[in-house]
Amino acid sequence: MKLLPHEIAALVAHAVQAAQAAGDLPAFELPAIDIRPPKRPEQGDYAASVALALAKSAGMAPLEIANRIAKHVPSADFIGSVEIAPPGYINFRLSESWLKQQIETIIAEGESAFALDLGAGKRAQVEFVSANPTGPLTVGRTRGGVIGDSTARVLEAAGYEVEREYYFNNAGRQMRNLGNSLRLRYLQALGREVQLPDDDSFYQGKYLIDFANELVKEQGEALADADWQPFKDYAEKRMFEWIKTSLGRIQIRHDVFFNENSLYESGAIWQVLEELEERGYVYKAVLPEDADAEDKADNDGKGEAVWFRSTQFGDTKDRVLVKSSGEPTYTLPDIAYHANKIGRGFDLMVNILGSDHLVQAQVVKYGLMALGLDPSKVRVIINQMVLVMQDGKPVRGSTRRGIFDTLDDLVDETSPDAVRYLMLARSPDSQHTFDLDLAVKQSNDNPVYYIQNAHVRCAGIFREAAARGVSDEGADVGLLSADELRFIRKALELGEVIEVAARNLEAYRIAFYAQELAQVFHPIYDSVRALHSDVPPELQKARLRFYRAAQVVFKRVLTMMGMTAPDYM
RNA sequence: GCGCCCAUAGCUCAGUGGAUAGAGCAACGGUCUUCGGAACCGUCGGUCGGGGGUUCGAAUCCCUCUGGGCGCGCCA
Repeated sequence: MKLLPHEIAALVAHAVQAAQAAGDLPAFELPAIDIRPPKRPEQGDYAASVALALAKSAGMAPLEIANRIAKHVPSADFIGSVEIAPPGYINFRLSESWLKQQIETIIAEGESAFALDLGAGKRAQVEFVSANPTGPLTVGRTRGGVIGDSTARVLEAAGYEVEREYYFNNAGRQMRNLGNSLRLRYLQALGREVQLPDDDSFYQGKYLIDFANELVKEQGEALADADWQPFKDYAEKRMFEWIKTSLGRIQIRHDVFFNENSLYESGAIWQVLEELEERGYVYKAVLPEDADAEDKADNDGKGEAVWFRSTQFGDTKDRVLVKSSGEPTYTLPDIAYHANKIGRGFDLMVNILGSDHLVQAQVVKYGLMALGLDPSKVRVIINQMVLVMQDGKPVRGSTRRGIFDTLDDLVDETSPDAVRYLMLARSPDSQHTFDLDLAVKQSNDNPVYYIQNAHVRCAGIFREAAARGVSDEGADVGLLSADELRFIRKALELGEVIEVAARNLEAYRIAFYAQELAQVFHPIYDSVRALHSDVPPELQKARLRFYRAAQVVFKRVLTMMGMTAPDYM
């Protein structure tokens, strides 16, 4: 399918050159030509402001430049008219017959309508969620999950072959604490007297009590004398099942689960360390090289650690790769992990991270540079925190309490589609205040239903049409009027929206577009009746054809957001 | 103190240097209802946080101030 702004930009570029060749315009270098829909419909369907930008280099009034360019615009089947408007715009109107024909194009392309070749032949990987299996997914993680999966869907629409990956760590202190917490709950379930620690080392979540009861049922007292290990294994297994089920409820599924531990087992982290050392970016010391007097005073008697000289790449300070205990920090495997990803040959790698991981992402980038790898294919989307409000007060996103702050709670109280939409429909850069009371109370006024209702209405028409034995076959779309064309114009913007969303990794644009599209649709549905007895049979067919195309577009858009396209509501 | 992000209608938020800054919700008033009650139409609502600057043109780019968020571990 054509991307109209590109097509029109090509026409304008051609026109500028033709005008120069004809002596209507002086010689100058062709600037970037930006084509976009104007704000007001009376200004046409697409506008070029290039004449304004050229005023200086051409030494003429913008309106005159626009006039001379417009004169040379070649004809094209999709262009209806070209007009100029003060102070120097060139406005394009699409051909009505061409627009009507797009109805057939959309129907013919069906589920792949508006597919782009931006990423054709390219492989992309999106890594998201990546929560360690210590507890149920929180609302905060849900935002990253929705952004990640939606980004993956947008990239697929743009033509990429996309892999979804989940990076996790099932070793370390937190997992040991989890195992130990389950062990204590298990002993409790056996009726033993146990002391529960009240510090952060103990996971208080109710889910561990459930796991403990399951374990008693399965194993009886067999584990009564076991250490934390088998409990950690069991908790991890059940936690992952839970996480996958939760994600599945909102249509999220990962292709690859990558265990951080495999980087230890394969020796990859030590290879990375060696490589960094050979390249001179590593040193052993008690304190970083640039430590000031205060740091030195702070030194609390630790031994020598292995440092990464990240300051050479602009970091504010050097980072520890291996603690004085000999144990690597999180940074080293993280660098190794990204080196691994790059080694897998993706053309594009996207990381979805919370804002608290920003610095870590930068350090990883420096690490890749130090390894001589190109970090430009790794792109990071930082999403700001979700502040959960309940009863007008913030709810702490703590895994330990588990009161109405998990993905499951959110889905239970609203719906999978509402969660997908609400989490997507804002820029990742904006802090998201998620008012749970409002989300529950206002679920009926939610834009998600407004958008889905457009699809439902189309489906309803075809149910009724089938009941009456009316079909849209052999329709003459030429009979359609300005109302329907308004929708087709908006529908054709989808390609442009996907392009921008894919290029800039801004999946949320689909959500806003969907709302706009529904807003154009509903008034038309209100006035353009297909099956009313006043409507002549030929017009009836044409209108049915229109609604069929509308249904295709809404289904496409909803699917791209991981939402359902219901036939009933 | 330093780094990154944010500040636009009463609320939640869009806005890729271009024409008169938009939408939803809320509020108020209407219309529909033979495929529609999660619908449609209208009204109200703005010093784009403040101040400088760049530009033919700034909500958008730069500087600065104010106010919020997140980070600034030999945690992950």
